[in-house]
Amino acid sequence: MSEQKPNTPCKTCGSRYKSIFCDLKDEQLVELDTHKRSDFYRKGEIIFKEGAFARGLFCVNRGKVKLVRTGSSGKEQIVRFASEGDVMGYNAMLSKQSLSVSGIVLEDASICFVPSAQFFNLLKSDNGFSMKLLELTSKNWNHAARLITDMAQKTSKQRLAEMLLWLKETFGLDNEDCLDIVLSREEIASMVGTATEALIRLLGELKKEKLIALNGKKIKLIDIHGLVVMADLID
Amino acid sequence: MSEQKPNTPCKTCGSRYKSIFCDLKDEQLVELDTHKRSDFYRKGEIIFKEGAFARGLFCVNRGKVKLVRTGSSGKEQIVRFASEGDVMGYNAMLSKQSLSVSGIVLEDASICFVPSAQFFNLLKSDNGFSMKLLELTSKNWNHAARLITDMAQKTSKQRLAEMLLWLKETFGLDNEDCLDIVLSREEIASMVGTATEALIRLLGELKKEKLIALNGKKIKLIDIHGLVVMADLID
DNA sequence: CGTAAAGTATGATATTTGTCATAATACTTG
DNA sequence: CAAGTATTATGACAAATATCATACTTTACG
Repeated sequence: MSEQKPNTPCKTCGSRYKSIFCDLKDEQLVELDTHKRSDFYRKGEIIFKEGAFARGLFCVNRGKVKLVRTGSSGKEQIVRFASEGDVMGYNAMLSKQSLSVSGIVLEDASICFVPSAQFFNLLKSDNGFSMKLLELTSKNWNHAARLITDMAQKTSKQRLAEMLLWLKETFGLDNEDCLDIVLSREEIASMVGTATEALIRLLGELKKEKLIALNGKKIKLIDIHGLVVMADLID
Repeated sequence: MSEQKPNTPCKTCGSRYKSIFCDLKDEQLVELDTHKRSDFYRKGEIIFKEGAFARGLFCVNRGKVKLVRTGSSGKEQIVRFASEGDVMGYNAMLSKQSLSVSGIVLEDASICFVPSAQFFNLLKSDNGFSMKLLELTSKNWNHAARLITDMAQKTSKQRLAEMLLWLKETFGLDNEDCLDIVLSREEIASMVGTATEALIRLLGELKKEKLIALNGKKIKLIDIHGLVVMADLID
């Protein structure tokens, strides 16, 4: 990681209301503050590495992160994203297994780190916090079950349409209807699960079909409903 | 479901030690007993349906169950199995979403049902139980992340080898080294994520390569290490 | 016991997707 | 600014996989 920043108190953190910490009481926040650290990471930096031991919880204060798994052939697979208010690394601690994904910065980020002990203290002392985490982990599973099904059954073009819609849900659109996230073609391919060349062609097809427009790395979603139909999410 | 059976007390249930209920105290078990029901299901019966509201927790006392998701094209995808001691339906309750999978009986089963209220009572009153569930849901995620990666990156043959090894972990081998589970070719295909015809050919290839032997629906694992290499789990 | 139905198997073919080669464009950095 | 590198793009081809047709085998059941 790069430079450590002076800690912003959790209480005044703008991302807190979107996070699993939203319901914590003042004294719990102070307890977090005294043990956490805040770090600044630049694009491309690795926050934590697949296979490593999880020493604590990461929480995104600002910035965007991709969570990737390295396939046996060495190819990376993006399995999730994290942005403001999202936490990372909890699965490893809760399952008592090593980290199953790496966290890599997509947009310069400020990330807080809460040591394992404080995390487990919270879990032990605050039932509401446990329930929030259970809600999070089970939602993760529901989403994963869908992803597994789609990876197994859909064509790469359908998956691309679905991933574009997923990116829209996760990062939203800017004032020009472009996805508010910068990804390389290779990164999009590693979400869709296809070769980069194939992905480029698929983007070209969606463009020809007037579902999207391309301008460098900016992807404009022109016909959302068309994408939904293409992704076979409804018909 | 078919016939309701007289309840077996949780305390004397042989599957309990493998389950998330393993650490419960006697009075907690009695509380479960007074509210649960036990039902007998035959092969092919649907225990609960994807999309439905989850009224409680299912726990496998005896038998084998597949958890399937229906893809948008109507094709079923097996995302998990459940056998003695495994619980089902908790993700829907915890995430407050509808059931994301259906539970369908593979081998005649005796299934206990714990109403939602008692489940949440346990969660609220017993921190150890919450932690056990958190461990379970986060392990589920770790497994799912791997499955997503493999579905996206591996060839169907590699996935088949991997699924055979997964079946071995889940259901074990009988005294002839055959997988102790009966699945149709179509069901195996819906795990691997491939067409049934393709799957049959792949099984033939593995047989020709002396990694497995086939005798009707019985699948004998001859060369486990060969399968591991084939699945690219190690090399 | 025989017939229908379901499941398994195999061949032929079409489609999808990956791989390799190469070009065009964009983005560093001395 | 220019050379070098990374990224994006496109073509040609190979490989993987799906689809369709059909036959064979097992199972269910009247």
